[in-house]
Amino acid sequence: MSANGTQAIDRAAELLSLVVLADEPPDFGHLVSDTGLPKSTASRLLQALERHRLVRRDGEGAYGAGPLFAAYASRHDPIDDFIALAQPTLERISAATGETVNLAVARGQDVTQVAQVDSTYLLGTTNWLDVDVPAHCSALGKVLYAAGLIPVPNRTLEARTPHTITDPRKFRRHLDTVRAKGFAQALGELEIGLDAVAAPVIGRSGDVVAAVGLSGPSGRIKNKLPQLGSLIKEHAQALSSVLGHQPRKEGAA
Amino acid sequence: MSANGTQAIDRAAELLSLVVLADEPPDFGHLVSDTGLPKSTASRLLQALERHRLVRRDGEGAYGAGPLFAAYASRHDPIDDFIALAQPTLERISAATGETVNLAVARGQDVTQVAQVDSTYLLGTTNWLDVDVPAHCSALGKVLYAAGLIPVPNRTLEARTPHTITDPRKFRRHLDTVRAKGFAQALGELEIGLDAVAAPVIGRSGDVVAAVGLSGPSGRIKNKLPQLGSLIKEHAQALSSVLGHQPRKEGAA
DNA sequence: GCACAATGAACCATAATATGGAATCTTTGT
DNA sequence: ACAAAGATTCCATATTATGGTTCATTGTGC
Repeated sequence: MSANGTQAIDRAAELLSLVVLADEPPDFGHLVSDTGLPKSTASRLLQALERHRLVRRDGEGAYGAGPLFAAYASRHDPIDDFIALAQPTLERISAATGETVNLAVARGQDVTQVAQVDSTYLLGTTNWLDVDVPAHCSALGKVLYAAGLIPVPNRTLEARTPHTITDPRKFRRHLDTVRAKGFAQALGELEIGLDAVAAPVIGRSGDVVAAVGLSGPSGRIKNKLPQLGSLIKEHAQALSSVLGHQPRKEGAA
Repeated sequence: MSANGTQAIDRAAELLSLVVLADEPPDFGHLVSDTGLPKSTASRLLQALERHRLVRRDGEGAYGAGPLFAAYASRHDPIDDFIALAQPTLERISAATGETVNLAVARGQDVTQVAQVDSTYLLGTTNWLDVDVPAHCSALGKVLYAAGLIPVPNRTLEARTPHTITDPRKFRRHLDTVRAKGFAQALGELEIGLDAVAAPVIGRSGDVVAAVGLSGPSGRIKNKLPQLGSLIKEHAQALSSVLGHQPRKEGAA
């Protein structure tokens, strides 16, 4: 039962979501079976959506997102959409941990933090969005290095703390570990007493497009690293699914 | 009067289009006045659209495109959307002239043709999508040079025909003319007997993002250059409007 | 601080729309 | 030539969407 007086719109919107989010363009039969609507009802609703440029139909009858979506996409900076899509994930990580949560992308050879949810603790971290962080000292940076989105330097790296990895060969081996584990950690490497974990976000194409991570004081982070590592990986994978990434199925030929 | 049995969807879709295509995020009052709907009807429809993630509302009550649009945008190559949006314009130019119509963008230092509508004449031109054309000999290339999207060479240019401009300083002055007139022409510069005109397509940001042009044999093109120049400019400006470009208003402060 | 206007959501009697089974049409396969 | 499948159209009617009215909240002017 729909909210009062919007059943037709609810049904049309359900059809529209199926079309827009489909991995393969669905045909009429799939839309009928997926929604359980009678054929005449589905036909009428789809024709209305097509008339309003919300869906389009190709020559073989398969449905896709219509020109209104293309118009939207052509008018907006994709990073804004990505940030908007990622925001619920950042908030879930924050809700689960209470720590500062960040999203970062590679821009040129730098790590740019594009979104943040602040810590719920009084002892948290700064607003990183305005801070120029050396990538080799941060978990987010290590993820983007490991993915090859920024070139790994061959020179001796800056020692921000005694814990910072400065030898480039050691740093490369460290990135191998990041790849193997599926997440990065930075323990007092940027600042004594500040720890972080981060994991890669994978786009529809299968490539890493961003890193999502959390940070806080060592006293809260250090003893929970395996759990926090798993948590950040899971949330990063969930966000990757929202972006359309289909993880390789086990047992595939 | 709507098509049979889709009035509610028609109304909801009208609201949605207004929101998605608005230059500034509209508030509830604007949507009511723009559509003529009673407040209670508009409120119910907008709540349904919000519930289905087609619109979102910011803290101050202004409406914007919802997460479904962001999800779409994050999953699609923007050039595909741009080509889809441009296709009706190319078809209108083709209908008006019968000549081969192309859309081109700058990729690196090259001109890439991304869409074409073939000539309706038997004597037309080739499928340019697969042809690597020297940019200085083509109307499309001159538009992209003039816009600064590809760097203007300082060396002597390749002479493809006796009409090709090869002196770089003369070529730069020629590009000044292109900017002044608002469209480019290439008369037998790529191939004897082959003429073309092209105009810039401007994105929402105000920058040139593409060139749209037409080409054909000199016998059909040469005598109509002023008309074809005006036509291609008008259609390029219409496409720019679809992309959200707002031309500077005359008499503005 | 108060009166009033503006904004936007909720209510509900009822007008009118959206429904969906059946019929029909078109295309494809045998 | 005929059957099957897919999709659209028709139309009696069940049910929904409508919109005038009311209400709650917020903003503004005095």
